[in-house]
Amino acid sequence: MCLSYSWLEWGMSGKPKPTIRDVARLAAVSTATVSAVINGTKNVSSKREKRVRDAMEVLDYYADQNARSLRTGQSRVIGAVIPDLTNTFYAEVLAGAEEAAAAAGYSFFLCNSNEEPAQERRHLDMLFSHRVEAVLIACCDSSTAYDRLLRRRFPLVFFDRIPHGSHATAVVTDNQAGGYAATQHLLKQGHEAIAIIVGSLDRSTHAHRLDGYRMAMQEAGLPIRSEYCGLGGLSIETAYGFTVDLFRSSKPPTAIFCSSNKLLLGCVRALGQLGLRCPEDVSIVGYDDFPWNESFHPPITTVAQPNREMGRKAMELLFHQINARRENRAVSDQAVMLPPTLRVRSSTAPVSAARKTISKVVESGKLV
Amino acid sequence: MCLSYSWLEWGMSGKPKPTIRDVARLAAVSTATVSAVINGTKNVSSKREKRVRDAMEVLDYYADQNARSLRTGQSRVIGAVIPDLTNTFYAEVLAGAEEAAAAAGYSFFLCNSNEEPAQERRHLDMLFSHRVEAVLIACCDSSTAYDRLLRRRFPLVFFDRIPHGSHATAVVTDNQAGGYAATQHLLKQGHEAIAIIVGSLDRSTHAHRLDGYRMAMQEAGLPIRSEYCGLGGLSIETAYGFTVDLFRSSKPPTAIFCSSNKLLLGCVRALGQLGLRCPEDVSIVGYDDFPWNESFHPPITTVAQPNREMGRKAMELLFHQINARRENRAVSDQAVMLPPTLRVRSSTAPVSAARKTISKVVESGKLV
DNA sequence: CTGAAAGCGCTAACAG
DNA sequence: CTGTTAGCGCTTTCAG
Repeated sequence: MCLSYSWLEWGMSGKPKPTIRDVARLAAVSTATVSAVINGTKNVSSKREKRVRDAMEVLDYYADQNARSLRTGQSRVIGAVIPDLTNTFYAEVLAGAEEAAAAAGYSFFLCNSNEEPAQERRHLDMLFSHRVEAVLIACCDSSTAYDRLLRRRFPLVFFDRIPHGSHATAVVTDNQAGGYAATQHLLKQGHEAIAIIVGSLDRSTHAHRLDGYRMAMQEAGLPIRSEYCGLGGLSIETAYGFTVDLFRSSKPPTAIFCSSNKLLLGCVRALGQLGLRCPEDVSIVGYDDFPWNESFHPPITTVAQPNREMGRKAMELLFHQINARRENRAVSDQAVMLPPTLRVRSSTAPVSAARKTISKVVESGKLV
Repeated sequence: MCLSYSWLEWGMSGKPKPTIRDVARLAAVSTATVSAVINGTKNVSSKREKRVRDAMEVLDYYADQNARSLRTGQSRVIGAVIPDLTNTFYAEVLAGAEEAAAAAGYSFFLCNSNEEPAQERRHLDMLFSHRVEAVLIACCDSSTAYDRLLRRRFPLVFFDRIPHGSHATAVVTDNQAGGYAATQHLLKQGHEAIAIIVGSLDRSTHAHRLDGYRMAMQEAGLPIRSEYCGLGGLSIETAYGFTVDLFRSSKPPTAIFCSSNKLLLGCVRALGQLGLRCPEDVSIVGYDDFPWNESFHPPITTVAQPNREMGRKAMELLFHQINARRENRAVSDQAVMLPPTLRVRSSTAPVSAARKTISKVVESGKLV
């Protein structure tokens, strides 16, 4: 393979980038012919086509996408707005989407909203300024700010998080089913004192996981104790603090369901420092399956989301919308729900009869 | 805050995007005046300026960056090529870079090369087609393919990985120092049988970490046993396999240095399954500090890289080059080396006298 | 201080 | 089949 990268030489002083006219001149044809060769839009005699291709090769010509975009109104670019790139979940969804987009000749404009609505807004403006053809977004603003979008035809799909009460096109995992499966698994092993650590309920994802937990508990005829619900924080630290409190209370749980990967990290960290053994002292279920979950000791039972699949599916919906718009067709909104998978590992085990009645309390002072 | 997003309505059939002429017409000025207001390039009387701003507001006008880019030759876009987005290390570097770029009004074109040189090449072509002003890259092709770039003036900075034997502008961590610090730390605790799990030596990063290990061992007058060097794989599975083999050999190590986050995951997973305790049976040092390292039990002593800092620094160098090019100045290449930090946690402990001579062997059959 | 007009590189009618 | 030409939306001289 010959890696020339000679276009980089254009950066040198003096040598300007070759344009379609340079190619046309060298090939002794018109610019229209060159364009036709590039885009395959018209029949060109093979002799001239070869001349054109040779000229492009010699000059190392790359069509200017911006000029093309200006002319055609199609940029072949998709904007992505993510609340936190360093959360592996989003990185994986994006990787899946990128793959699908690349296959269709599309590229990604990436924006990190950092969970700040103001930044999200700025980024959306910027994306639009660059005339992206569509937007893929995991929104951080759950208000009704997006309502207007829903009635419009700008190609846009939400993923992971859906703005509150909207019927936009979106692809999410069935978070309620996930929460239900996790809780159900614990119940089947005889656990009754099951705590849940759940992030902010502003996030549709977390709210639904809590719903699933509730549903399973209610079906089992068990009460939902508010002391067992760790609400209102998305950080490792919050989960850590809540877990510590849990085991200093008069009746600690025998199992904990952590509804996101970050929360799991905080919970596990606390368990380690409290000197509690898993699954002997407490069973754990996590959410979002990443490589390290399997490297913990013991490996963590986890509700896995189909991350990359989510990205691919989102792109599919996006292309659907893009095409519809191009043909000026209306396209009905659809919410795709992907099923989560419970991966059972060794962090969950049946409760012993003894533990069931007298759960493990850690004295206030103790922090290994 | 009023979130209107009304530009999305332009997606509707019929209503075209407002252009600078629409604004000019509504404000009853010329397009040149509107442009001057937008860019602040000329003095405009405040009365007319207000008229223009109002018109922009009313029409919800967003300047077309592509048209602007075509005209000015400056796209305000930077291309990023990453070998694996789902590796948190790259995600964090990128997050740092994105932050710096956003502050300067630049956006990111993101590409995942997936460790494939061919894809990398395609992505670079694509980026150029879109007329990015600069490229930030962690290359997957360590051949001399980039040599030509080095003598050119296209703004480009390598990060993390440097192409073999090049003197390009780059920002990396001092991987040799990192490897040295990790090994040194283990030596100080009395370890002598220290194994290293290191990825492919094609990667400058891993090669340098191995160098550091070697240097520390030699300084301590200890032999470098090839059975203790797990070379040639970047995956979790490879590290897992190598670790298992290590403890089935006649003389297992008392400490292991894992030279990347993925390798650590594989190693720790094996340890758990072999039923080995850390740090009693074996001490562990990892590379790349991520939240989960601290959640392991015990928390893992790790060489931390300044990830976000690396991204910021890379952007700084990039802007330096962009400005130089704009002014047609030459700019000398510089390789910035960031210092790593050893974060000591509980996965490393002094070797007991007994273990030092008779290290723990796991029988062939045993896999918990 | 303001506006008319040229043209960035490309595509798509439209004529030959 | 091929070439001429008119813009896409914007910035930027250059005259007023």
